[in-house]
Amino acid sequence: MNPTIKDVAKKANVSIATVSRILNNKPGFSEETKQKVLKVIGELGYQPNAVARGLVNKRTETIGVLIPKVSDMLAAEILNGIDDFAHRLGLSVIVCNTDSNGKRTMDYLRILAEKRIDGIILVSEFVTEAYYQAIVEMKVPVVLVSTISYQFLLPYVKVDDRHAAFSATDYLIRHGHRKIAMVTGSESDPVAGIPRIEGYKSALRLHGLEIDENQIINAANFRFEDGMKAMEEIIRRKLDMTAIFASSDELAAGAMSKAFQHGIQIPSQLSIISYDNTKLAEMVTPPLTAVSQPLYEMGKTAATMLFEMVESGDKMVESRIMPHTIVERQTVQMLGDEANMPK
Amino acid sequence: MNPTIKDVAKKANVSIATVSRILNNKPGFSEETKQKVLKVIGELGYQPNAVARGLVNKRTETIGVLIPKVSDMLAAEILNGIDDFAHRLGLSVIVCNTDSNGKRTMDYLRILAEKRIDGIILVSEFVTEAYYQAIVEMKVPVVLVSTISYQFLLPYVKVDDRHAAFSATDYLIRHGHRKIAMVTGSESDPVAGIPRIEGYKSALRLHGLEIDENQIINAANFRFEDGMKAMEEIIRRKLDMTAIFASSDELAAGAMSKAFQHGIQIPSQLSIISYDNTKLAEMVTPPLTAVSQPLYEMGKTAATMLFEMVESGDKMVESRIMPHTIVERQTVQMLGDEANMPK
DNA sequence: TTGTAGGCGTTATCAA
DNA sequence: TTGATAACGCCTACAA
Repeated sequence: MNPTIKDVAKKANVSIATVSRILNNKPGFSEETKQKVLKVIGELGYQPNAVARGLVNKRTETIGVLIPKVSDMLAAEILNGIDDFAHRLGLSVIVCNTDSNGKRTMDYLRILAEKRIDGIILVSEFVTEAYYQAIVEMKVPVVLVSTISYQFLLPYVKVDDRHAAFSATDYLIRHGHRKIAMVTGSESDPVAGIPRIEGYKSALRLHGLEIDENQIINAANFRFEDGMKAMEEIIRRKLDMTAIFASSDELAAGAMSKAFQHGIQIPSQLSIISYDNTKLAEMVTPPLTAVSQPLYEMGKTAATMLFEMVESGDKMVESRIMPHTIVERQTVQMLGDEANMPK
Repeated sequence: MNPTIKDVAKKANVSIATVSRILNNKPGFSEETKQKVLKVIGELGYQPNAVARGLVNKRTETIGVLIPKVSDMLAAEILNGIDDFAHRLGLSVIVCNTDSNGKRTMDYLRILAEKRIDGIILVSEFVTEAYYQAIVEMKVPVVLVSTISYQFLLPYVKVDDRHAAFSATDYLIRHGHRKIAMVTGSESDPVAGIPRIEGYKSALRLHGLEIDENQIINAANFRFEDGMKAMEEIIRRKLDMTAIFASSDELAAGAMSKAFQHGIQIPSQLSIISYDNTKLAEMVTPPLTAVSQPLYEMGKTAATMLFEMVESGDKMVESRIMPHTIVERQTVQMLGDEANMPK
């Protein structure tokens, strides 16, 4: 089979202990033997067995990432950041698609536990009591990305949804809009739903604008299709807003698509600003003005935080609120300065 | 620390061998002791250590996936399929972003080798001599997805690019188009470049249409930006085609975006058909008619093939040519039946 | 049906 | 600077 440390020891006429020392650069060998051993290693094509190593070290240099639907652009971008930096830090990542039912999530958690991974990253995932227990029992550090747990104190990295939604709405107002609708993904979602709605409302309030609950369209979810339906709903309700704040790029894209079908011009007849700023935002026509989450950076940050935690033996680490920005493209039109410009 | 098999053996008053048998359902224990042991396992919250298990079994129930840029919708969808089915088959997947330089790829290969993974899936990746050697040395099965190696005999799963491109072009012709341009990602790419161009040409040829090399626009790559540039080039060359076959959804989307800027109506002034049929194809306005690759299925198939190979000890397995289809949406217009309809 | 013991490939402790 | 040797947690003959 594969050559083992024993094989190289024998061929190099040294003990396995010596080979191990050289491999791990622990003190206790001469330059001479080092060269000799290295040579043999090359000849044999020896590769250390990380499994055996993991058994004794109780570290696998591997982390698990639980992520809903890898093929979402949002998730994909975050995963990208995680993967890049995890590997850079010497950690491999096992990804687990938690789409659909939470039953699968518990399975994943069990498997990851058995595989003795060193840590876990949870992306856009609500932390249930059961998950939390499972994680506590495996005694490994966790970090949350693009989500947060109010029930359990777990470090997270995300943007301030409330603030970001505020910024988006505020941006619209500063561009002269007074009648602004919002289309939200599930409105009861405690992390991506409620806070964004609140942000939207408080911007309205701050500028002395009236809040009309009728102008908040609750799409069931954050997908393209939901955005299309939301726009239909808007048309059916005969809402006479001049701008929309959509809670995700896909939602916005869906709304735009439907608007196009109905001959509604964007942005001349209707402005729209979205949330996330995935690649989709640039690829849609006209390209979307959007509140940007630094997705890749968030992944990177999470990987780095987790790394620190495993290195230090699970010491707690600060959560990070990533800065959001507005990237201006072409879906928001400045409204002529009629009577009431922003104060 | 974590309870081991020894702990449960002691507490259940049996030997570790018995516990092991029960755990692995190997013959040699009574129902009675089984219940007893299971009970103890529950009480202790015992979880088998897959690392130790992997050491003796020489199987880690883990595979590696080398994939360029997870955040591509194409790659993401394939990964999605792989991950879902790998887990379903009891395999965890370690993903490795091979974006950028091939140097990293060799590193990944080394790490995967050390981790003693059971198999490898290579997505959209050219197999170099060095990769091949590395893989051969680790003595694990491989399967290629969305790529193929002419140099080495490796099982793959992909669509027939030549045929798919033929179908796309043929579709355009059957819709009355005579002057058809093609925008290709790197034209020299032996798998996604050349064959698609050939398919395009042979459709033209079959229908007795003239091939004008000037009508083949070589975008540097397959991205949105490349599509935009390609469209600029088309406009600059004053090409008077009525339809475009774009070698990827992003390319098509980029072209559409640029066309929009120039006031070119799609499909009334210009038809366009794309390749891939990722989610992007539906989200663009108007939604793209596209040649569809069954991305998720391809991932699923690859995972299944690899599983068979690791189960059977690396026996060779047949490659799969997945069926492509054309999904009709709204970017191709039927040209009025002037003089020359398709024969 | 059950238990004992050797081995999987490393790391680490203790002598030498 | 080196080398035995005992873990690490599990599986699997072989015995009982």
